[in-house]
Amino acid sequence: MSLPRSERTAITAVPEATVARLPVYHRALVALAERGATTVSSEELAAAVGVTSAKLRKDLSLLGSYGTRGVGYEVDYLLYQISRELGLTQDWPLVIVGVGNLGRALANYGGFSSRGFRIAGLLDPDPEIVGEKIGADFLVEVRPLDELEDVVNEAGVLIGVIATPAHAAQAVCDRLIAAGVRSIMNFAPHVVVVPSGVSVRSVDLGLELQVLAFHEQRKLGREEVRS
Amino acid sequence: MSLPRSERTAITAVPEATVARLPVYHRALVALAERGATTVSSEELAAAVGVTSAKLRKDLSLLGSYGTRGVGYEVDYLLYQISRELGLTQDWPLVIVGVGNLGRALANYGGFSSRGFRIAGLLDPDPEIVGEKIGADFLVEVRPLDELEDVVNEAGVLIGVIATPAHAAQAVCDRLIAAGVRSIMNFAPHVVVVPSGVSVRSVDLGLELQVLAFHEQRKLGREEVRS
DNA sequence: AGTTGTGAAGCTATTCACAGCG
DNA sequence: CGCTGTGAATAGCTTCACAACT
Repeated sequence: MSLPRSERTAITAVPEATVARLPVYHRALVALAERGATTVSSEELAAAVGVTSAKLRKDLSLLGSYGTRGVGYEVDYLLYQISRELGLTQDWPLVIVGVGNLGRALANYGGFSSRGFRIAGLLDPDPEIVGEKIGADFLVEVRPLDELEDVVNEAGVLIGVIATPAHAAQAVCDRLIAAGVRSIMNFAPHVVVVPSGVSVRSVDLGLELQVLAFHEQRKLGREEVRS
Repeated sequence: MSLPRSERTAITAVPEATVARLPVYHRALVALAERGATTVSSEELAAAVGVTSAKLRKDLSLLGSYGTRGVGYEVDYLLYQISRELGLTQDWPLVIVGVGNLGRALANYGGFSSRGFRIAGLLDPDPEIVGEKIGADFLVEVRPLDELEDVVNEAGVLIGVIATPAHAAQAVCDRLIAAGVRSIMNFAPHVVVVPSGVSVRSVDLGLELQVLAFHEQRKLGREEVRS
C-alpha cells in the first residue's frame, strides 16, 4: 500500500516540458559516455543538446540533486538516474500495426533494444506481407492482423504503435486498447480518440513539414520587405 | 540591433504553440470539406481535433475574424485562410537525403503534393540504390549524394529532409545549408546545430517512445500503490 | 574558485466568462 | 438566442541571478 521508497521517485510531478527533454539529455549522455567522458558540466551538456544551462540545471534538479557543486555531473550516474526516471531500466514489449514503408522503417530502427523496447509483434492484414521476417536488433515475423489480441496478451504488451493508413487508424487504436494496451504511438495522419487513462502521442510527417513551410514563408516575407 | 520592423506578413506574430496546431485544424477541415460540410462551429471542430473550443477560437482569432457570430465558420473560407497562413498555397520543392527505410516511407507518403510539397530530389550515397525510382504522387529517381548541391540549385530547394543514420546527419545538414537550404527537417537520432536564420525541426522515433514509456511507468507506479 | 541548485521575476500559453454581434 | 471574439485571470514554463556547497 504505502511503500517507503528509499530512492525518492518523483513525488513532485515532473513537468511535461521537462519529460520531453529527458530523452534528449539521455541520448547526449550516452554519446559522452561512449567518448569516455566521466564528468560533464551543465554548460557543456546544455551546449551539446541545444538548451540553456539554466534550463538544464532546473530540469535535472526536478529529478534530484545528482550533481556536485564546483565539479559538474558524473556521466554514468546521471545517465542511470535519467534512465530510471524514464523507465528505460525496464523491458517494454510493443506491437507495431501496419507493415508498410513506415512500419518497416520502425522495425528496422536500431536502438530500440538498447533503450528497453522490444518488438513483440508486427501485424498486417495483407497476406502477401504476413510471414515476412523483418527487424534490426532481431528478426520478427509479420503476423496477420486477426492475431492482434493474441500477441498483446501473450507478451503483455502495454505500448502499441500505429503505422497504418489514416482510414484504419481509429479501428486499430480501439482494438489495441480493448486488448489491454494503454499507450499509443500514432504515426497515421489522423487524430485518434482514446478513453481517459490511455496516453497518445502522434507524429504526422506531413504536419511537421507544414510548420517548417510556415517559418520559411515568414522568412521570404521579410526579405521582400527589405528589398 | 534595431530593425525598422515593417513586416507585412504577420504583423502580430502568431505564437509558436498556435502554429503547431494550425496543420491539425487544416487536416480536420479537409476531412470536413470532403464529407460535404459547409459550416462548422468552434465546438465541433475542437472536438474533432481534440482541443478545447476556447483554445481553437483564440487560435483562429489570431489569424483574423473569419467566423460568423451565431453561426460558426465557413469550412472552405477558413480552410483557405489557414492554408494561406501556412504557406500551403505555394509550391515547396524539397530534397530527401538518405533513401533507407525512413527515406522511402517519406517518399511514399501520399499527401505531399496536395499540401504544396514536391520532392525535387532523392539522394543517397549507395550505388546500389542510385537510379531506383521511388514515390507515391510521382516517381523520382534516386541520385548520388554528390549531386546534392546541383539538385538544390536546379530546383530552388529551400527545405531539406535528413533521413540518414545519426553519424551522417551533421555533415549532410552543413552541406544542405551551404547549398542554400534554410529549413531542415531532421529524422536522424542526433541533434544538428545550424547557424541562426535556419530553422530545424527534429523528430526522433525512439525519443517519442521514451516519453510514452515514462507515462506508462507512472501508471504502473500508481497501481502498485493502490494494490 | 567553480559549478550546482533554486527562489523570484518575467514571459508565454491556456482557460474562463461574457460582451458583442449576426 | 447562439456562437464568435477577446480582455482578464490563471497556470505553466523559462530566464535570471545568486546563495550554497565542494
